[in-house]
Amino acid sequence: MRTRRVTQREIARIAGVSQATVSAVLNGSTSATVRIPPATRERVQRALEQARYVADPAARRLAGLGNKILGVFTYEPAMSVETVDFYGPLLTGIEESAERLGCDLLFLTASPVVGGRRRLLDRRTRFRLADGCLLLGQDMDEQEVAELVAEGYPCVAVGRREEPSIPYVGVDYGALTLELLTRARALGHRRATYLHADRQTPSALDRVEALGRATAGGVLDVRTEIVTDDDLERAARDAAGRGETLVLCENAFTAARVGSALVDDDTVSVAALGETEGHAVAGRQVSGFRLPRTRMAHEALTLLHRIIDGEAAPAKRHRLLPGRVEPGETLRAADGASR
Amino acid sequence: MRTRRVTQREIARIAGVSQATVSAVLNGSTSATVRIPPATRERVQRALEQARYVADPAARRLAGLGNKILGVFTYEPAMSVETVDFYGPLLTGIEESAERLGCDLLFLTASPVVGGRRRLLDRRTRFRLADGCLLLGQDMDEQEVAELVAEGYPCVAVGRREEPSIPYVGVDYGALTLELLTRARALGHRRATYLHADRQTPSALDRVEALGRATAGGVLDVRTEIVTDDDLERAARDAAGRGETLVLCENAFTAARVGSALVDDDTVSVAALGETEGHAVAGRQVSGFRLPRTRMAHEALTLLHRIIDGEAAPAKRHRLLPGRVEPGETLRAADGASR
DNA sequence: CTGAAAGCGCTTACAG
DNA sequence: CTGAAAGCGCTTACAG
Repeated sequence: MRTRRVTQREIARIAGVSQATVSAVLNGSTSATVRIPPATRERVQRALEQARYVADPAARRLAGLGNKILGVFTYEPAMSVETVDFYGPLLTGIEESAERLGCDLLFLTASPVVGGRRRLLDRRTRFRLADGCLLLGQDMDEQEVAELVAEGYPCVAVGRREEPSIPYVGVDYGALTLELLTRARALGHRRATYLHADRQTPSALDRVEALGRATAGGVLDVRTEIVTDDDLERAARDAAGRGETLVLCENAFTAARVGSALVDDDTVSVAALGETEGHAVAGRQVSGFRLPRTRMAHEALTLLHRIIDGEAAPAKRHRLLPGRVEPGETLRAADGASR
Repeated sequence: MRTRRVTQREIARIAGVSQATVSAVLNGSTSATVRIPPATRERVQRALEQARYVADPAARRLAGLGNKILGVFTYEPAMSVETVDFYGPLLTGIEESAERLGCDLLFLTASPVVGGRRRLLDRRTRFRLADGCLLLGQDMDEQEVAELVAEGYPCVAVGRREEPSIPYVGVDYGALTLELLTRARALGHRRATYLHADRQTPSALDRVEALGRATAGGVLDVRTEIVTDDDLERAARDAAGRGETLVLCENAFTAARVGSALVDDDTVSVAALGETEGHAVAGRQVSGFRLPRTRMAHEALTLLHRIIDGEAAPAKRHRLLPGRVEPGETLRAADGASR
């Protein structure tokens, strides 16, 4: 367990100076008074090189310094076979940014899963080792995060949050939803149903709210219906039965299922109000969104870094990035024409 | 930077005991002599709960305890768009295992890149915060790693290593290569060329060595040729010109390029001596290997954990896992028949 | 210009 | 049974 290590004391002995002097050389003499003569400095540097000194991050941390370690807390596994599709581009951005910022990444995979999601504030959680923490996942306990923020611990969520104290970088689902509906209207659609699960996450609310505005504004008349997974196909067929020409779904997975169920009904279009990359029904790209996930990760890590350095004005701690509507092939003209 | 935190001292004050007693309660009284009466214990526990105490990992580490943090050092970026294809399954296994073992993961993304690869033993490297470290990537400085091992720092490489002191979990490229050649022979092939870069990594050596054995053993007569990237297509056409019926490549990328160059020559087969998942030429799955990457990660992390716990007998620190030959569609019968 | 000292939060013998 | 003390390796005022 204990590995024999080179410490500042040892370097000091070699160089014939005090341990504090070694520290001063290493840290570029922060204290204005400390001005070490080049000769001494060189002697210490040589000893440092020769003995391959590496500072103990635990000791630095304990002594109050930043460690350049950024925590990554995911409320569900990020690299699993099921989720890597979605998280992959986020991880890409996270790794790139961390490298650019010269930071290491602490993935908090050990935090125990209680009631289906990881607990952030658990006795065993080691996020405090990190200078700050990135939070990924829909199912976040905002209260818990807010406490952390109130304590002064730097956090950034990926995805919009309701709790105003929580910094975040998210995607503008409202604008995307409106854009997709406008497109649908141009294709001749007038009535649609939105099938969604009963979840109260901020992005889920953003979608529903945008649908409400679209309906009120006369863009498209959208009925919303909460359905369980088992009822999805039934609900989609009911919508078709009522003469609605478009079924909107919460994500690409449910859109693909609905698309399959209605595959031989050319009069009903399907679209997802979420990322649809790589999702197709009968070879047709599912219509929906393209979310700038790599860029989100970049922006989130950069924001986190700024907050840690005390540079981010509170006003700049909330950011919604624009996405792009993916026209796809499952949103067709309302009369069933191919476009 | 500094976040106001609940310490053992504060808990001690609340519970009316000494700080050492709090530590004893937390650590299940290791010292045989310490037997805290249930009443005191409960009082401390309550204070712990109430104040939401979380131990400072830096302090624990400094005091000589393990942190249940496993380092992951990659000699090239693992989550980049280019590499995530290969590393993805490894990351999946790493995350799963870490979760199962109750460990966090420290990705050493900050280590500076010097001369094209990350330096492990650099003053800024923070791997010592981790209880041990997983090493990923071909281009590893074995000498450097051996030093670390000699110091007693627990390390496991993913991929075979020459340096006998370095523990590793790899894939049996030799056996896979032989199996693929045996298959080629059954398909009527007699002469082949192996096009490869001039790299001396252990797995590259394993392949060449297996090809030598196959040639000596009369399985297949394999010429080997070192080529640069620019020369690949030319070398492949030369092989075809010499009447060889099979071009072997080092990896799926070069195999795909060779396959494209020879796409209208039905008499020459192509195969890669590496993972070919997701690689195709003109819609044909590239013939090659399937490597158990997720399982490798599992085994590697488990081995690392054992070494950290001092449980792994040195004899069990080297492990080659079997892979599987992927028949694919670019290795066809030597006479050009479709199979 | 440089050293001695206190302190970061924890563990672990060692005394009472 | 529980507290006082030393020590892990570092930083940072504060004395010389």
